[in-house]
Amino acid sequence: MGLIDNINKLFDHRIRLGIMSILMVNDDVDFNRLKELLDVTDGNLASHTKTLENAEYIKVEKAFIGKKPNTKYFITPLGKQAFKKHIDALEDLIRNPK
Amino acid sequence: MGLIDNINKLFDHRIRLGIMSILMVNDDVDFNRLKELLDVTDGNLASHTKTLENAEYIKVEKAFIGKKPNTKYFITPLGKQAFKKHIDALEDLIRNPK
DNA sequence: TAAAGTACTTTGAAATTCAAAGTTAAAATA
DNA sequence: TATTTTAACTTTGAATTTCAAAGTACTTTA
Repeated sequence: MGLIDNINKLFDHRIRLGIMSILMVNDDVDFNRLKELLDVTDGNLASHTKTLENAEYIKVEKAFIGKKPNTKYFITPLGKQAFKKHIDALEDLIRNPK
Repeated sequence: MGLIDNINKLFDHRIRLGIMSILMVNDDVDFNRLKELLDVTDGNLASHTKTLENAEYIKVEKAFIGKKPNTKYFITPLGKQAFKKHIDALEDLIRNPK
């Protein structure tokens, strides 16, 4: 087993890592806030959230706020667990790579 | 400026992150040791080390140990600096993503 | 002499990433 | 009422990246 086996390939990308980091500390974050925080295009953000949704690491909830459509993202328990494991693997790798 | 702008794309891959982590704490590491630690194929390792070499984040030194050819990799000052910056950006992102 | 080790390079296919343009539907504005 | 804007995508296609497998060249060991 290699040193990097516990590093999650899905989190091996800065945009998805950013999404997860944000959702770890915020109960919910909407599409436009994510877009603004990460400074990405609509399509790019949508495709990365889709990837995380497919893995069931995040969940989406659509609603109207007043009369405006609003899409909120949440982290799932599975996502939280996977992310923690990834961070542990990162720390381990960086701290003790031998 | 987005939250992830200081994350280095070159380190956004587990194998290159692994190589850098290893070279941060070891003065030099040879090809086969890297291969073993990371559990990757020859070609794959060679191409990732080449990517890091092209960025001048690592240096290579070829020699013979006894009669066997041996290739050692070192991290450069530039690589050390870039890696530290990346780790700081990672920590920042994970710790305070808002 | 044959097999194995070292450190690649090359090749090509598959997967991934990205921006740009298109879409849908509702809301605000003129 | 017609047009524009906003929100949140989906689609498309090109570019880039990744990876394994095969090939290379030279050396050493059995």
